[in-house]
Amino acid sequence: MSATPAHRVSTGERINHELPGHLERELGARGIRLTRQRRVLLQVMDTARRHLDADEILQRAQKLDPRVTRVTVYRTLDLLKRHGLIDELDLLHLRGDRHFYESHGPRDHIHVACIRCGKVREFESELYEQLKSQISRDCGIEITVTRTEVGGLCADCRKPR
Amino acid sequence: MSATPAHRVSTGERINHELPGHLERELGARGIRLTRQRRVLLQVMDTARRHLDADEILQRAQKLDPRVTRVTVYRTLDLLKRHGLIDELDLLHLRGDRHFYESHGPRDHIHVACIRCGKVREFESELYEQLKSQISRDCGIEITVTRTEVGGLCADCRKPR
DNA sequence: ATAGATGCAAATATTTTGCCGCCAG
DNA sequence: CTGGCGGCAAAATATTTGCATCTAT
Repeated sequence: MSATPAHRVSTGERINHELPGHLERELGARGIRLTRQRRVLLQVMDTARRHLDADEILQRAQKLDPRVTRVTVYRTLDLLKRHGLIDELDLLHLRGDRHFYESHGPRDHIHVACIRCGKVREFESELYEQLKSQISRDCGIEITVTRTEVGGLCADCRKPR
Repeated sequence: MSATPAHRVSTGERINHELPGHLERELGARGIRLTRQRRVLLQVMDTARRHLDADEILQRAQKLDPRVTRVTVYRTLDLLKRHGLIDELDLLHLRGDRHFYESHGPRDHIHVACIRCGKVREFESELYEQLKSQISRDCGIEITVTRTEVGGLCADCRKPR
């Protein structure tokens, strides 16, 4: 609920490869009603440079337009999930049961988190793409969503103080 | 299933590679007090052939000894997590916010879940090991825990009925 | 006009905590 | 003996739902 400063440190700063308004266009193209609240939330998700939890999403949305409630945040996140437009993470439960959300980029990335300082870094790899192909082939599954989270001690936290 | 020796596909019924009593010995070796309740819970986790949620663990424990409460389940799971002896999953939130737990085997495996029928199978791959090495090297992180979950439509669910 | 979205409050679901008596070592 | 452990109940956290009202199309 309250923000935890120790975990604000995400160096993620992922570049948003999409043009602005990507999510709004996606939903529009699917004939989904675009309400005032939804536009605000889509904008928040579209411009976020890192994963956010429901509370952070609510706060950012209310800064743009106070007429957005928590319930609508959850309902809209659910809508986006059902359409495969956002990913849901929990970062190895490092910070309790909170879930995080981020707009689904063109390529999957792995979340690499330090279990001590909480810094989260995103990592892309061709090897990951190969692994997914192998899984798809060997398990006979048509993959729609993947999530990889790695925890450990980062270089800084291993350094003797 | 596949004859390729580089990886192995298993169904949900993972074989427990450890000798019975593995967890109990691990904790004992670390000088941790072994109470009646803990012994029961360790046995449940040791003999489970698939990931269980907190409620399933409680039920199995109470079948062995009714004097185990839900609170103790959570506290013991937390203990095992802190000692890195079990893994915690949420299987892509396919089944709500429930968490699942399984005793940590000698080698990581990926959970591959069908988003329609909910079947979960485990998958090991040399490629996965390589990927982890790459992450460790490139991110400068000393990996202690990893989790990969893949969702999609399994072969059966893709078949026209 | 109307199907579908929102807000409010209450309900759920799951996990955690305070406190005290009890037991493993 | 004694410090950690377990049980109970209550709290905390996170998310979902019923229902009346509003709004995008």
